[in-house]
Amino acid sequence: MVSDAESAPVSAKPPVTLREVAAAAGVSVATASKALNGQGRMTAETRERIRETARRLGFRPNSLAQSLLRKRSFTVGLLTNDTYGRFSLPLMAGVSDALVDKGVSVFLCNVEDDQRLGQLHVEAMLDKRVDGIVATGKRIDRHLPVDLSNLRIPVVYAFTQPDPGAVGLVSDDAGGARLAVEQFLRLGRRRIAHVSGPASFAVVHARAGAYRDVLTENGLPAAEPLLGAWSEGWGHDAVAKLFGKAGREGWPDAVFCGNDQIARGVIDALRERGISVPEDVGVIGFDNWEIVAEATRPPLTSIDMNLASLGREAGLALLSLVDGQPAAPGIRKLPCRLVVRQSCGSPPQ
Amino acid sequence: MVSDAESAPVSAKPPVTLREVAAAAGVSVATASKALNGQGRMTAETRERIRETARRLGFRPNSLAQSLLRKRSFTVGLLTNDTYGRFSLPLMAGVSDALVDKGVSVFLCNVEDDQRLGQLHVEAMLDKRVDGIVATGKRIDRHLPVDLSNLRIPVVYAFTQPDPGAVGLVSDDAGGARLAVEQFLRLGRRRIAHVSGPASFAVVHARAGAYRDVLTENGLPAAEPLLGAWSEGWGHDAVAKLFGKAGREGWPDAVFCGNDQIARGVIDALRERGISVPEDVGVIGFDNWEIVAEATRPPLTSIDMNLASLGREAGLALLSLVDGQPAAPGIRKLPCRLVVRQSCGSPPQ
DNA sequence: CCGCTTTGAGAAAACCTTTTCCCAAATGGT
DNA sequence: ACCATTTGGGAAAAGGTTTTCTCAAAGCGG
Repeated sequence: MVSDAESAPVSAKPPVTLREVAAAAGVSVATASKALNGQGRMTAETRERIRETARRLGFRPNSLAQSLLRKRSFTVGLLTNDTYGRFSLPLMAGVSDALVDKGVSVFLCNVEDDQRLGQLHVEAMLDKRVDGIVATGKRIDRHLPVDLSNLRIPVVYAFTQPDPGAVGLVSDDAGGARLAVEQFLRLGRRRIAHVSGPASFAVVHARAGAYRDVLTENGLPAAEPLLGAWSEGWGHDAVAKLFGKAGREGWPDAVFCGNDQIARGVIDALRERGISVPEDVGVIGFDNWEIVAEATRPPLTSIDMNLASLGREAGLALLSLVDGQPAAPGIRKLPCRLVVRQSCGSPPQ
Repeated sequence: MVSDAESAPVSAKPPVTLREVAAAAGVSVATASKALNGQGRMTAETRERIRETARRLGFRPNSLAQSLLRKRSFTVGLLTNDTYGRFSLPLMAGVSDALVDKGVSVFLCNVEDDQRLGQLHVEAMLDKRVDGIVATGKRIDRHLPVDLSNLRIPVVYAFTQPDPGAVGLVSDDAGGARLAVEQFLRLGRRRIAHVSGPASFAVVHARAGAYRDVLTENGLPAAEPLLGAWSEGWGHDAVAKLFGKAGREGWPDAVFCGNDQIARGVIDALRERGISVPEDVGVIGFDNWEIVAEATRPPLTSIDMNLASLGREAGLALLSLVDGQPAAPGIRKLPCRLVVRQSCGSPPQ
């Protein structure tokens, strides 16, 4: 049987305060504070004695008291509406990583697509005196269900539609698409098709536009992009459209897909038709969703949006805003990265 | 050109304080505080006047000052080492959802598998005086790279290995496996195979154990589970082992898979062999990872671990611990749920 | 030995809210 | 009219830290 003392509420003795350190070192709290912060003037010996005492007692300053005084809480809010998505998690981790080293902690605020929840979270943030807010979403071209426009604290938008005049960071989708198409060209592919998601997504147009641009810049014909859903199923169907017509010579020798799921569907459908990847047809996806990209056969070459970096940049941008550094408003696009696996073939020797 | 005044640091006027409300209403701060909190005694008219003033001025109490006084910060820390995983996100959202309604905010702490990062985050939490910590992971049978055992604040473990004597919440893997196998039995399947992940995972044994139990309870032979990787590739290979031998009558008529990726591999491999799902063979997965389960053909019946609920329960458990309610230490298992799609067939009429 | 500057350290205000205690006025009972 | 109680509201301390101001002692030039 465990004694009462042991099973009692976890709360042991309260944390040691600066006052106690000061008393133990035989100085005033003012002196103790200055000693620990490297401020004020005192003998090196006094300073060291206080520091040693603090160390011995395990003193850690109460962040709440500090925040109250400094008007700086060293916390920021992270708003997201992407609960299950694979986009927000790396992004969130990036923000958190960039900030933890600076002593800044991140409040996680999942607002779904619920106005009420958004309001609730934003008010909680403001009450807790966050120094700033990072707003992220699952779509670059949609707003979160909250109004952050008159907030008195800085806001940075990452991977979501920013308010006018605000700072926004997004991936450079057009640049990413260029990487893919240019890779195909470098590999000697010439009849490059594009299969993407619904026309209602801005990224679909950004990527399709770049696809067209690269091809025309190189004097090649750009087929009309095939738009559908973000699903494997649509990848299958698109293959039927592209490779259905008789006459092998009309077939594409490369397919640039709007995301990895479509690419997966395309590759599976091609295999079912006996068309081999990458020998007959090269395939490149988008998102570099590793768990999908690595499970396709062959493993999928894809465009990575560098979401963790995007998150880090967003965190740092917010921090400099908090520090009062003016930042140019507008949308900043961060480059994507080509991750080569085996679905697009090797360069001609 | 935007004027300097407009592009100046976002920080407008500071938030309105209780003192200002009191002054505007012509009372003392003490009275104002009591009016807003429903404490103390005063005329209904005074109370209402103060409330109205506060409303008009947009007063919101400074949470930092409240926390300092009440010794309760209304924040908790959420530790995770699952940055890219699909497990932690629903779990985290569940924790956050359960707590936001109670005015409690959640610090997101991504510790990867890095001791230093863990230490850093835990110290930041303690400095910020979190009321408690929820520790989550990507594996039920592994510890986070941090020591939370002597922390002076309550800790709840969710989907990760708890410290001895602590409160832990995990999914009931054995129960989930029972659901799957019993569903097969209900559908008239009798030769049920089990393909799962690496033997180094505790859940593999929990699920395999339940698989065996259900079959022997029903007087049926339990084949030795096939253990491999958590991948589609292993699903493929397992089908080769199960259906490679000649003699159709030795083949299973159902495969219970340790996760959805294996199940996906199994289904694809069966289709390639011309074995139809669910007519010839039923398949059930585990995790109910919707994006995979819905993309398989046919869509995959799977076991859902109810991670959002698990997160909610963890949040509430932590809260009651924070409130001083003693909780029975030990591991509590929360039930799984069978999500029926089309890969396991319909019940015999 | 005297006035001036430097040095070392403490007192107190400030941050914002809550809560306890206190006091004056009003009310009620006789 | 007097005492006891209730009512309405304020003063002040508390919570933990930082920072400004103050002040005594010591050092120093003449």
